Amino acid sequence: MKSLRPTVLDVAERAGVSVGTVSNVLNGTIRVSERRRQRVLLAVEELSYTQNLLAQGLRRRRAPVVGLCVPNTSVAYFAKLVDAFEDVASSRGSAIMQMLSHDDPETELERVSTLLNYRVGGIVLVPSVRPARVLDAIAQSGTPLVVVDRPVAGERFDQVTFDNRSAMTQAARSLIALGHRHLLLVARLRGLVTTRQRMAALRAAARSAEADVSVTFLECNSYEQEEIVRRLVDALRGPGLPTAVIVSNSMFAACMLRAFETLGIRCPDEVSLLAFDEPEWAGLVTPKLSVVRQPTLVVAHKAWEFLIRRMEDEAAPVQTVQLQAEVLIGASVGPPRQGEAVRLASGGRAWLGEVVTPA
Amino acid sequence: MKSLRPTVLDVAERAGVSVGTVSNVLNGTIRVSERRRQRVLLAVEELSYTQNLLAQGLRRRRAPVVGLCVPNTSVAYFAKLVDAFEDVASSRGSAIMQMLSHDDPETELERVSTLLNYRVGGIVLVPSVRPARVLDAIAQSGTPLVVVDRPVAGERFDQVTFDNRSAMTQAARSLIALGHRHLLLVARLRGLVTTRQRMAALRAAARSAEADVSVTFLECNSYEQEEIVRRLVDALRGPGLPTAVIVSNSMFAACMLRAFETLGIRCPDEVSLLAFDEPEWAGLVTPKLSVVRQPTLVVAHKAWEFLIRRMEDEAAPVQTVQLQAEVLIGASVGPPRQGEAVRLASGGRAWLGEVVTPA
DNA sequence: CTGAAAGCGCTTACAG
DNA sequence: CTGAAAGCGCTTACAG
Repeated sequence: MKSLRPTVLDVAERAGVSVGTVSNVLNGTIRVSERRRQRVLLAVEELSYTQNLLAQGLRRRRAPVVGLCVPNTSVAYFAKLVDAFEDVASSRGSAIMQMLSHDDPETELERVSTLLNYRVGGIVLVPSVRPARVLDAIAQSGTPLVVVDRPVAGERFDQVTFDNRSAMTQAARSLIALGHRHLLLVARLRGLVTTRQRMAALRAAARSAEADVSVTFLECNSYEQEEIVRRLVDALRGPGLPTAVIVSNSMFAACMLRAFETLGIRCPDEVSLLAFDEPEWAGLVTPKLSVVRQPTLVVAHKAWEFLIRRMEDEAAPVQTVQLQAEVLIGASVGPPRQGEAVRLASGGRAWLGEVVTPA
Repeated sequence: MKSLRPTVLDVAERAGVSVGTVSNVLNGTIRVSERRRQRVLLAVEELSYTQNLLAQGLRRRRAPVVGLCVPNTSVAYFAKLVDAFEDVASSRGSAIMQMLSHDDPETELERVSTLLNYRVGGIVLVPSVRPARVLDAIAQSGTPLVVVDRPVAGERFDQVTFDNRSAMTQAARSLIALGHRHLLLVARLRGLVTTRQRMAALRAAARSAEADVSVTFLECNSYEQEEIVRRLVDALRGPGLPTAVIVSNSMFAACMLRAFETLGIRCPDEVSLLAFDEPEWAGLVTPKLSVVRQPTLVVAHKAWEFLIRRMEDEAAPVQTVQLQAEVLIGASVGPPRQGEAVRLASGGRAWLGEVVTPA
């Protein structure tokens, strides 16, 4: 029950070798004669010695930990990502230090700085809206970084992202093909790269459609469910009800369903719903939610692979990959009611509206 | 852009003081004259110096990090717990290192050992089924520990738990009062303390009921949704369909709904459903899920409070608190169909059955 | 109040 | 292949 833990010195003494030899055996840095090797291993066993990772990290100038910083874990997609990453990292013997940025650049900078002060060996980051400073800080520290999900400009970092354009194009075409002419996109932040990409793809799809298609955008920057529902209800109350709504994450999907309920809007009879992000409850609600499924596990593995490569070789060429997401149309998407669609579509040619609820 | 970070030495030199003084200013250990203090602060600013937490931790023999180990984050409750804890910890300037045990004692021991090797300042643990070894390891290391959610025997550790008995008693009484006479409890592990507590309370409620009430227990040790659904379907197919089902977490709740759907069982007309744990989709499904809500935020704060206290004073008296959960009966619970209930209840006096699906 | 010095537990050139 | 020694960047008694 003695609480002073054994050190390399104790092991060395017991094994009758030098501390350097102990270290070499433990880390496999240099070949050690089998005889001594066994003696060291035995001593380690007998003393139940474990390395002090703090000391090791200090000496090596890099801790065997990887830092992970995501906006939050209330959104299903990020939660899954964190889980997947935790798994791959710890199966590789690496600890992970997790931070949440809450999508606030200040908080993000602060959290990542902590990571940096721990001299983590690498960082996986889902950047916030304005990641310039945090990216600079990481770059300056020379810490390997993999940017995930939200691409950042330039060729400075390894990135694993999704092909949001292609996913949105596919989704929009499906909706338009079904007869939808009034599409609404709801996202938390218009400034986000992913939002922009999706918006652009949606507009393009609308423009290239045979018929006139209107696209409206609604920004709703909140994490508070009740507030989101309230704002969605307000937005749906106005004139020009969309025939189909696309939301950017699982939380909005949940809130949108509640907004429908509040207003007595039937889905998909009156309005269709499709969500980027696949919540676990997608198959439980009636109608089943249509989703854009992102391959979380692949992301985690790719990010890990990139990070390892980068840690091995700082100068390796920049690695990027853009993964394909899968559009799964479920019961929450159906053809629009004929009368409704016609009435609203009579407005003329493609209208690219933009509605922003007051902050 | 120089990547060699400044050290206390650089700061000391620039400020024209000793490194000890720099340290004292930064940590507020000892009073430093205002003049020198300002000079140090200025130098820190100019060099944009940040402490190396690895070195600090090594020297202090304790890193300013707290370790967190939970079974997983697929269960809504644990996910919320992790989130809440991340928030309180980082708002207090402490980093958190997160590990998942997957409820496997081996994995748990391994993950916690890593935490210990980092010399974390404290650990918050939701223990696995057989936590004896991991608890010993933590105790021996002298690391402050707070046990959360699942109580462990003895008075060795600080604990923040729920009053599972009282919650279950309340839930069972509600169901029985509605006329339910055949109750099924589904949990992942029968060996878990929380499962035992709930089971005991359920049995007690059944025994003390006016009428004959049967209680059946189903263990389903899996994390794989499809597999869970399959086994629930099998269990529901047999004779003696329960009139009400209580499940132990959100994943089971989701799977149970799918099992109902598969079998064409209407809820709550044919079978009522109530879940310990409150998934975010509880209000989205039809019928709305009845839940036992656990005060996650309070847990996180209590755990933090206990941990801080323990870190300050190892010898402080053991702190424990048992929080009350809230039973929220929603539309998924209703009176049983009269005929059915009578038919099944005719079997005689209280039957405390136990069904275990094969692993 | 301040500085010089020891030491936290490891790894890694450097000789041999 | 092996050992003795320096040093990673801090904090903390210890003198003054």
